[in-house]
Amino acid sequence: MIKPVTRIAVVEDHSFYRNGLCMAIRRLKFTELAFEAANGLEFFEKQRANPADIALIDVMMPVMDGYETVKAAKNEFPLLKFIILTMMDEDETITKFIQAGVQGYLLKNIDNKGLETALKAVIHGRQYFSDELMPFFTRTLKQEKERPVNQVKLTRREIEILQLIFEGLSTQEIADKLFVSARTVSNHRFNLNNKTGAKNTASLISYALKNNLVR
Amino acid sequence: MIKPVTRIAVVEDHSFYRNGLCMAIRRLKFTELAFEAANGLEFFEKQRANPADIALIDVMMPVMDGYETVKAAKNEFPLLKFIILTMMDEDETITKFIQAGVQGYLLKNIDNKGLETALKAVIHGRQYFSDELMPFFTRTLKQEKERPVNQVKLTRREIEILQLIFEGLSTQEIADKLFVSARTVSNHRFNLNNKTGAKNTASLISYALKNNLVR
DNA sequence: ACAAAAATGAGTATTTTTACTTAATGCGAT
DNA sequence: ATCGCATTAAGTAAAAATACTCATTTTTGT
Repeated sequence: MIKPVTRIAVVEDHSFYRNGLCMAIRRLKFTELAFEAANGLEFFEKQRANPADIALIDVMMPVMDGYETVKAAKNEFPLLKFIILTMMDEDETITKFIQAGVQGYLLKNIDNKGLETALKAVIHGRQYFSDELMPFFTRTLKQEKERPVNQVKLTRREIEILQLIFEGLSTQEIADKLFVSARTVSNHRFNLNNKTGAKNTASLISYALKNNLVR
Repeated sequence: MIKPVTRIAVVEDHSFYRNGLCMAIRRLKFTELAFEAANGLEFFEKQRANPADIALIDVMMPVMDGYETVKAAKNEFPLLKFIILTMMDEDETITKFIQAGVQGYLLKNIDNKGLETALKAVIHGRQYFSDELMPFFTRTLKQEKERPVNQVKLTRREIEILQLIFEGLSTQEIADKLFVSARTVSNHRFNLNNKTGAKNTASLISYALKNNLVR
């Protein structure tokens, strides 16, 4: 009986890290190294010539970064599976990659054992995510839930005033700028706080930022 | 005549990167690998037992990071030379390391050739810095001059309070949360506005966002 | 251990924001 | 033409923020 061997591609720009990773893959019994690439473009060339089953891909790379690579590769190689390597710095990118349908997300400080576990999981059709990433998941999911609760509609004038508040103008300064009385602006502010549930300038601005009402 | 061989220590927490780096050093004719360590503490143990001539040290490590390690090691091993490995993210840290008297500063994306050049330079008593770091040097030096004007440094407590302001808490609420008097918080706020040039909560928050002090 | 920086807190005064209610005017849609 | 919403505006008050100065205690960095 022939033992099935999974072909792995390593896409990583740091040559020493890439070498170490390749070495580890060569040592594993159930995998073989399909090829290595220093960026997304190189990956595409080599994947066309000599396809891998799983691609280990670094997030940050020059020329063509991890996300671009995954998105493009998903089209051209629908059966290819992806394991992302990250430095943990990047925060909301996790969501992007998950939405892009990657099978794994690893921190770059994993060792041989961790890599083996992750590869086995993905080979068996499961997903694998580093434990350290859990806080990020829960944080992101919490934010998702909180959003649809409020979602009020602000008028054009209110948004205009909101923008000026964000820019640091006081009620009086806004009034002068818009040629209306300070009382008017004051009322708009009251209504803004009312609608958004904010109870002071800071929370109003936080709301505005979360909902992309100002920039 | 005996050929002199320089003993290199590799201090790096990412095991794959560490392995790749060690492999490269083993391959060089004029060096040998003294030992490898995953963090500063491990480095000290092994350096005492089996001293190296040059230490390749990662900036970001758990337990004891690059800077702490270099500072402590300078005392205990005055003849030891240091080459720092960085991801380029960290900006003003460069200054710290240079002031600490390191002999080299490399980007982690260097290859075998670059490593060889750097090691040879340091072995011959010179310093070596990746070309890509030049913009950082010039920028940093420029900022040194500009800093006293604006560009202020906020204390930990100030940033903590800034974060809570951003989250919409009032002075009193912050005081309650931090178990200090409202007067204290009020003073921190005054100092925050003072340092940042903000004249109200809104402009303070704008400043904080522009400078990534809150999220 | 020592100096420097940070954190804490009070005094005092002024300005701004927040929290409502009421209401006139204008403008667009049915 | 009129209903509804947006915009404008004023009244009244309380709460909070801002603008300093000065002093004491802790925490640091070396």
